[in-house]
Amino acid sequence: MASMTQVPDPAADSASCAGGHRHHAFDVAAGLLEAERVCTAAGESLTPLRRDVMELLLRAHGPAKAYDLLQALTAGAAKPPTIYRALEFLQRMGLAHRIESLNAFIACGIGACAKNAGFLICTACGWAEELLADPVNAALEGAASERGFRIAGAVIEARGLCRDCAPSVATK
Amino acid sequence: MASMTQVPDPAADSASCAGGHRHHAFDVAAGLLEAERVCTAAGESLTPLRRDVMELLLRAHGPAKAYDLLQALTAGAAKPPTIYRALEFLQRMGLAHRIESLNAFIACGIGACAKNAGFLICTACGWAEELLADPVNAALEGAASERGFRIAGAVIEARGLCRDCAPSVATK
DNA sequence: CGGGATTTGTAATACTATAACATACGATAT
DNA sequence: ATATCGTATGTTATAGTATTACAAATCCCG
Repeated sequence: MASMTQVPDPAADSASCAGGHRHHAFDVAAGLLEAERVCTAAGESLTPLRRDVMELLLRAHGPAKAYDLLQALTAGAAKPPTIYRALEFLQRMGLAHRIESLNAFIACGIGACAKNAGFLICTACGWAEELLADPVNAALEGAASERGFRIAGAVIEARGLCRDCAPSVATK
Repeated sequence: MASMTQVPDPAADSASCAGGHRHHAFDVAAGLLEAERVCTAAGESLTPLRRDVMELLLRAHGPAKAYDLLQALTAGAAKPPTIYRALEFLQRMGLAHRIESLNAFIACGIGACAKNAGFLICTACGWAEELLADPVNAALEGAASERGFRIAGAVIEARGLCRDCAPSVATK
């Protein structure tokens, strides 16, 4: 059986959807333009491979697993390092994030945020909404500084039910 | 070569340490007593196997990897499900936590906290200090409720330098 | 064109985790 | 005591995630 994550087949566009996830989506065209812009500004190049991976992330209806992305690239001919290298590059550019608690990756929903994002991960529909987690980071900084700890980065991932899914799951 | 995580050999006590981590440690005896108490209160039993795993976590000088714990149990004769089951039990009891960004496990430093903890993970010494992350959770709740999201649980993990390590790493 | 840096391809392997089923153990009811 | 049931542990196999190491191709610049 196929994996749970929704990596689109190459022909699909963002309006249609094979799974039950009609709600959330990225703007693929805008995301790719932004990606080009960010890479150019950083003096790096968005190669065809990297662009393809970025596009898969943008078309995905939620966090995507590395091996699913790999499978979607040229019908699975690519090897693991291919996808991990592309993902690492996109993360370095702030164009994608890794979600630790899912072992999955998602396009940046904010527009190449270089800094600590947070995610609200819906356990019903699988979508992960990105937060520019400034208040959360501030609280974390406060707790850290009390202990003399200097934060370099943080993982902030909440799981629960999104606005659309809460009604259908909690019947009461 | 051996793994990076510090799982003690059975003879070591909490005062001695093979690695460079002299600073942080759990109180092993107190932790085991607390574990007994919590399990009894929950109507569950801290079997010898679970107790051994708890003890390994308490003796570890930082987050421990599942396969290292496995190796440390009866000199490596145990199979993976053994350790994952024990860890799952300990997590269910609030006696241990999983650190997602490290794929590692650590004894609860607060005393069987059932709820969302946060961690400050030092990238120099490997220690992970546990926070009862109430202000952080409050900030997260605030951001979530703005979006109609109901949080069931959260992963909060900061990495950086602890008080003891910051001076030795940042020379400037 | 030469040469160095970057990117991609490929093979092999390491690391992390779970499924599925078998066996053993412990409490309780008869 | 023993039948039985639930819980815990043992065991085999496999699934899923990620990295190392090296080779080949490509690109840019002089």
